[in-house]
Amino acid sequence: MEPMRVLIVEDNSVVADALSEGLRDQGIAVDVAYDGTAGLNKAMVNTYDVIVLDRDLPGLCGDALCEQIVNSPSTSRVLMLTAAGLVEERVEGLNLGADDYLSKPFDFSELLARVHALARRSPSTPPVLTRGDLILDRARRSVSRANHPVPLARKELGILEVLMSAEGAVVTAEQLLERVWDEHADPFTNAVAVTILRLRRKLGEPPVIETIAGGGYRIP
Amino acid sequence: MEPMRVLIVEDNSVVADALSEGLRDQGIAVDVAYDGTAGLNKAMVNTYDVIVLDRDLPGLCGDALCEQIVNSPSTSRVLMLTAAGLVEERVEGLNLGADDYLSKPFDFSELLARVHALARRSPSTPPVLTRGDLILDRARRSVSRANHPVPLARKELGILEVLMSAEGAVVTAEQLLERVWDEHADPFTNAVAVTILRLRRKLGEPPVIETIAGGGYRIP
DNA sequence: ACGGCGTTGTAATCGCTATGTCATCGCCGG
DNA sequence: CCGGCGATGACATAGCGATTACAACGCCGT
Repeated sequence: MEPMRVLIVEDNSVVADALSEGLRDQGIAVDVAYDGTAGLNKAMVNTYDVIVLDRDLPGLCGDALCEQIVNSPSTSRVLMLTAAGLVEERVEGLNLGADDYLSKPFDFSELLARVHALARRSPSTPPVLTRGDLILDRARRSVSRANHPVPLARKELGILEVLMSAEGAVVTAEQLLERVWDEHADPFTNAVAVTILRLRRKLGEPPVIETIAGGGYRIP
Repeated sequence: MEPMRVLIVEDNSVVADALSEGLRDQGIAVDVAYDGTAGLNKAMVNTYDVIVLDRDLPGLCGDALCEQIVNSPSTSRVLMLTAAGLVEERVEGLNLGADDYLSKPFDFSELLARVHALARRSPSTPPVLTRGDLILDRARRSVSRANHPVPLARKELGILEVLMSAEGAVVTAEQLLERVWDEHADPFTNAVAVTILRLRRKLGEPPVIETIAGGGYRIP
């Protein structure tokens, strides 16, 4: 499955790293920003399903950042982390346009549940993709071809999902790397090529994924 | 496909060369300027998708250069490299009109991700070019003539793309060399002529590309 | 804790073709 | 008839994508 993409904006690097590790364990692609400015940039430049935002930030404060994100064309959901358990703090956060809040200290499992809930609300993508005799069901993480189920590994599913939602457009290997892996992926890896190979094997004949010489793949 | 074009302005030649090599490996056409004045010149004379700009430059300083670029009719995006990790430095850079920043030291993979992200935001060239019975679909990297698909190699597609977007104007061989290859291309090569030849073959009859005696090609 | 299985990434190799070089050809103008 | 420019054909090769083999890792059941 194309992984969920989450941005964490948190100045406390211990917390930030713990969160990102925890989310990555769930198969989520995580980017981290250690201050508000960096967070704003990443939020503008990339596309995330959910942005986890510490309200108490140095430099650009969390509130201002939240407003900027909400007022941008971005479709990301915002989960705000508030320090105290004060009701008023929470209310303020929501008034700024956050979609949910969580007050510290919190259970990681609760954060995870909320992230998932928000991602589900993400206006993004149709739940089932179809292309030729291929069917990909996002919710069930399952793929079938000509009514035969095809078991796929996670990265394989991710690549297939990106290609299918591209609707025939060419997707470069770099784009696949960015969307299925995360920003720290080694740009010189051939992991994409290998995964495409395995995917093709599992999908069988006739070939579904076409190679466009000069850098790209597509499903016609 | 006409490759992405990037200009690196960086006085430290070790850094500059490492970056340019890395980006070239990704199929990007890279020009390099080792000081601000040279950078400004290239930025004015050529067209780049992204300009990677070291803030700390001898001669013309990075800030001034950034302003000049932003205030010029150029549509390039600017990615500024800042030395320290100071938040204020970053903010200043963005205030000057840079589109993104990155503080040293940085991961090459992160630089690459940001360059791609910025290029994506580059003002949208029309997705489909048409000229007579020729159709070039940028997203699909495909060309068809009279509804028959014509498979093209990378340079061939690049040349065709430049010629078609010229809308009937004459394009010299040198211009093609600059835009489809990069500045390190041997100026005495006849690669352009050869590629035009092969392109003409694949496109078939009647001829599409016209030769203007005295140095140029066009699609009427 | 241990061992097996499935997944993923790395690195080396293979085969092909897109691309550049060079030599030659043909046309046009002086 | 010759000089120059662009077109063309033949050839060599660099580079890219496909493929293989292997190593590392994580997950699960015992």
